[in-house]
Amino acid sequence: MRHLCMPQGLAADEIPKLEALVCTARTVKRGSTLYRSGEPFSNLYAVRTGSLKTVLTHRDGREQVTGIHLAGEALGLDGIGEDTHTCHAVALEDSSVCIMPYDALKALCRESGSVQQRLHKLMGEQIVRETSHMMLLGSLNAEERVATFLLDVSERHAKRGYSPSKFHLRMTREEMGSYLGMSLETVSRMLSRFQKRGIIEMEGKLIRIADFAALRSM
Amino acid sequence: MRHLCMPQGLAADEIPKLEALVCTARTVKRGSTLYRSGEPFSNLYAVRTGSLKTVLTHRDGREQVTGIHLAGEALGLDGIGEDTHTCHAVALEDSSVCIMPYDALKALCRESGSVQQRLHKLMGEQIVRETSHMMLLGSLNAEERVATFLLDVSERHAKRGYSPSKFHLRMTREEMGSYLGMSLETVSRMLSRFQKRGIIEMEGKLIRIADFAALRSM
DNA sequence: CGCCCGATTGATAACGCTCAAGGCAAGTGG
DNA sequence: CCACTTGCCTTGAGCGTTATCAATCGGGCG
Repeated sequence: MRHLCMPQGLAADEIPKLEALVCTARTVKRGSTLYRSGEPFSNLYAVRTGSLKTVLTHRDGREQVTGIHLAGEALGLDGIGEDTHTCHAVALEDSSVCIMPYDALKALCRESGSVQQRLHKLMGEQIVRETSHMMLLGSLNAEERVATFLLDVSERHAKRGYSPSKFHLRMTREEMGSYLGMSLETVSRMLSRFQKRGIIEMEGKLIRIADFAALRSM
Repeated sequence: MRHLCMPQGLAADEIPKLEALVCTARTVKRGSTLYRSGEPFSNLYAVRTGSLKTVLTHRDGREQVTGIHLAGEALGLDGIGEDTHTCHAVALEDSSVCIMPYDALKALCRESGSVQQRLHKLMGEQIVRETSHMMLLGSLNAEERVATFLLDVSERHAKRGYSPSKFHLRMTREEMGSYLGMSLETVSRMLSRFQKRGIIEMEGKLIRIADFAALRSM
């Protein structure tokens, strides 16, 4: 369990308490939903293996991918605000998640300052991630968005001990486009452009970053 | 103090504890900053009077307004994730805020479940607000963005007991544009268009919404 | 084998940005 | 008190980035 998001920064004697809490797990098949918008909120999740997207649906039916959640990352925080999930969580590949009942977690927070600290940190990090994504959507052009996205995914892979330079994008171009606020065609064009310039190598969804500096300088 | 964001949902006997905590206040003059990106995080704030914006600065200098905070709303949650503020908070008009030391608030959370609940709710609401703003930035066109923004401000005014149909936008067109991911000229054009259609009346920053249904149907 | 989904690439068009000019209101200094 | 400056807003013209539409291709799966 030490590879997961929750225990970081906890004292050794608190980890067992947390383990007792998160003992349950669940698998989510590619394309199926972990939870839906409107469902009552009762659990937080930690992605154990695989990856999921969160999707917000506008009343007219338009959909926007609001988050990508890789192994080791948290999921479900969207439900805390209104006791109801406000978006769907859909698996990008066959995945498994740890279930953390929110009420139990809250109770544990009152016993343990470091659990409390950890939960606050998770929420705070989500807030920061989202504001920087707002900056991406509001201020960057298509090329900069795709470059930023590749670097972001790379960094998150590295944090979990995987190669930062070679990884599988589990989503479609359309999902990437939705997340980045652009059409799937523009995503494809930007990736092709990067490949033509020798910045990345690409084979379908498999990406190898050849020139980090070039991506960073955009 | 009952008009503020923090006490909502607390038991009567807990409000005094909270009051002891948030006794200090601070004024922020129009254009001056309450906190800056990079500063160590130690306080949350509740806007008492006036309004502030939060601004994220890209390394190349580009700025994006990531939030507008009206009277009664919370401020400063961006610092929780990394113990450091990640954006600037700047007053849109002469304003005053309550200061809530975060460490003391954390301690109070461990004593009182309802204070804990309240703090979680504030963070959760911020997360939900931000995802729906991501949807706005990623999927709506200029007209829809401005319409959505007007309705949002209207609703937040209403929640505090002010008129939902007539209010002062304290920010410049440029700040609105930055928040909505568009140029100040486009903001101006959209407002003019709404006025021409009789949907709003406008006199500089003073807005009167004449036709809510028209705004909502965009 | 054929079908369908996803990706790529091109052509065209539109939405919104940039640049520019002008106006209005408030503040400043002579 | 008036000329001048300054900041903000509005409006127009032209252009560029990116969306849309369309055709083609390849791979996976029934």
